[in-house]
Amino acid sequence: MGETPDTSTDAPNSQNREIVCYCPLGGVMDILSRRYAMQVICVVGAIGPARYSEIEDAFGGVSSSTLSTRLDELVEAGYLSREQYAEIPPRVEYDLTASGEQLCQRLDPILEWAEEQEAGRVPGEDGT
Amino acid sequence: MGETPDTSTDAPNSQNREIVCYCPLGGVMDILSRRYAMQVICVVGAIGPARYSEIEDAFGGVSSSTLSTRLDELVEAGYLSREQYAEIPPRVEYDLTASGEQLCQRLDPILEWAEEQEAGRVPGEDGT
DNA sequence: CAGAATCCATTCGGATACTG
DNA sequence: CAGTATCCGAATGGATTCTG
Repeated sequence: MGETPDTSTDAPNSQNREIVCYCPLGGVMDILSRRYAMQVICVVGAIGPARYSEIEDAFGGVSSSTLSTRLDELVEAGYLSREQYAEIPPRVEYDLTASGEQLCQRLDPILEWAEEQEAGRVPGEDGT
Repeated sequence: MGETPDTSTDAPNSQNREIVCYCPLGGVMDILSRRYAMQVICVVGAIGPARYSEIEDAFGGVSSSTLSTRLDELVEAGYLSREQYAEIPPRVEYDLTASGEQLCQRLDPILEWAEEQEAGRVPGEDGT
């Protein structure tokens, strides 16, 4: 996305420190940086094949449009699969793809850690 | 942020599946979901105490305002420390706090994985 | 049930210019 | 060098309404 090509970014004073290039991390991180994206992955990873309403319930009060958008994005990105059953009432099940599972494995530690942080936090401590 | 308090979110039909509550994941995940946030953590984790310009260089073309905001947020959230030296020219060094280091450890696998994904991706493949 | 569509307030992030 | 200040377009996410 509009990144300047790093053809001249080789700093002459590059120490032999293992400096990795974080520039091209567009795609994946972009998707993960959307609201609830990481949580959705982990929720689906946690409750197996998950129906829309199950995922919805896992969050407090996400609007259906937001959740729907997120799910679409994750499906299109190849991290979630969407199985639709032609039943009455309709049923749709989301699940992790192979890619999504790899992602989930790496995401889970963060989510768990995040929960710990939230748990041990005194409410009304930050100035804002 | 505006989440409905989950004082009554205990679904009565809770199967004995290990269902974790992902509702209160506000704070931490919120911060991480901002642009470059995760990358910044990992960049600082990678290049040790990092100066502003070093961090800036690690990305393609972030605007200083955006990066500055991100750094502030991460400092205030307690994941980065900011050491300012009263020199001419001024020098500021960011580093991971203990908390930030824990986060970085969990973030790194994702970033690395993300890079792999980007690497093995054929450009111009997705419909969009 | 599982969304799609629409509308809208808010926020975000980039560009630019300026400062200690 | 390391930002801050300001402005503004774009994108995001929520509420609401409607549908197969």
